[in-house]
Amino acid sequence: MLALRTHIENYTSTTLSDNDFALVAAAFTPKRLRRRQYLLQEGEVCKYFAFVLEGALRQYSVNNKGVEHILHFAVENWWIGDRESFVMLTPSPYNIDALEDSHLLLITHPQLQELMLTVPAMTRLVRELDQRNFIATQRRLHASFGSTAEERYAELQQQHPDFLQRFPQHMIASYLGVTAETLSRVRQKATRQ
Amino acid sequence: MLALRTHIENYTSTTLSDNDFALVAAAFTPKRLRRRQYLLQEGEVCKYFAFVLEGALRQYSVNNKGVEHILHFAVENWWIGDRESFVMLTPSPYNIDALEDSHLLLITHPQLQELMLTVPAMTRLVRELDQRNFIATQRRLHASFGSTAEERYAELQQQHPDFLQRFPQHMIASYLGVTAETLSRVRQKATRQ
DNA sequence: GAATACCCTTGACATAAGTCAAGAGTCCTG
DNA sequence: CAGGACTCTTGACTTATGTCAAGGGTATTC
Repeated sequence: MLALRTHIENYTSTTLSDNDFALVAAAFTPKRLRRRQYLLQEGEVCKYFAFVLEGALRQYSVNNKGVEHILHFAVENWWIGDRESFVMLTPSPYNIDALEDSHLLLITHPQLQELMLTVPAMTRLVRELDQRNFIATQRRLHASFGSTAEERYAELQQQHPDFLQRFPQHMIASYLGVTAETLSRVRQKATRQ
Repeated sequence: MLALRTHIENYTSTTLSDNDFALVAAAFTPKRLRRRQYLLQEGEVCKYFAFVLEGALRQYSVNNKGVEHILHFAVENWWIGDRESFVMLTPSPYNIDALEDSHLLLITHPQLQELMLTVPAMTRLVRELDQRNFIATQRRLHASFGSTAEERYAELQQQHPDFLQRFPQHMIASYLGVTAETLSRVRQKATRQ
């Protein structure tokens, strides 16, 4: 729980009063997920947004040929959930599941709304996160244009070397938008040189 | 100018007081751009965010082979600017230029900050836009995964049929992340059927 | 209204990446 | 500890898309 407090303080450059933090703490519900357990399944409305205290999750979709595409990974001290479904209450096209046994803090949309009214730092946090998410997603979109599998892999090595250690290669491949075979060949070529 | 008022009211479900709107109006500077004129050039900091009253613009980058990739189009009643550069004051990797003679309303970052303090609806507007942008960008990222040029073209026909009328095909191709030749063949195949 | 730039199409060929299939190593789990 | 499920690699082949080049049409501009 302390991790959440630190996270909010860092991302909003605020020091939370104990009272404010008590309100925050009361709004979240702890939840444990075993490896492979779902937080959200395709077709459901995303009822909870989750702050990851421990573990790792992925957000992915399955196309009409049964191929999985991973859109996001989330690890300690980051958030996961389908923003669109969470806000609009529409069925989500995504699945979210745990890649490792994980420890989360959940919050519902009404609870978050309420909390944003009572704790101004939460409003700033949400705006800050939206902004960062937008920027990060735009960068990835930009990168997906005309860059080869090789370039995207090199980029990921720079940005998230930890992912390469932590997740199996076929998931990294899926995150980069290539097949496991292609990634395997890219890596072989990269290390040979 | 009225278009901006309507835009804010629609996107925040608010009715602006005349006084609030006077504050908004005072913060923006009108600007006309001729076709092909730049609003932002690669390497500059994005000093202004722009609301488009009339005309059309594009945001694009040029890769190391001199190939242009269009990230966004903006037309009447929408916004354009490089959010990351605008907020972080970092040099932008993007160009923004006018595809038609255009009429804009410009605002600087300090002016926007100020306005968000004095007119609460503006805060809500910015959050709403960030959220929509994030959702839209995430959708495009999702779509860019493993879908063919054909599928992406069909998707665009659904979402923005107006773009197809308004912009030359080689720009549509660039927006979809394919070459003009490929788009030409996709279209030929689509109409033959 | 001639000259020029821009735009779209089409063909021939090259190439990055996908698909299918097989095999070997490693980690779970009963 | 044996069997099965993952995981990664490698090879042969296919396919979508890019590249290069040429030609014709249509706007723009002087």
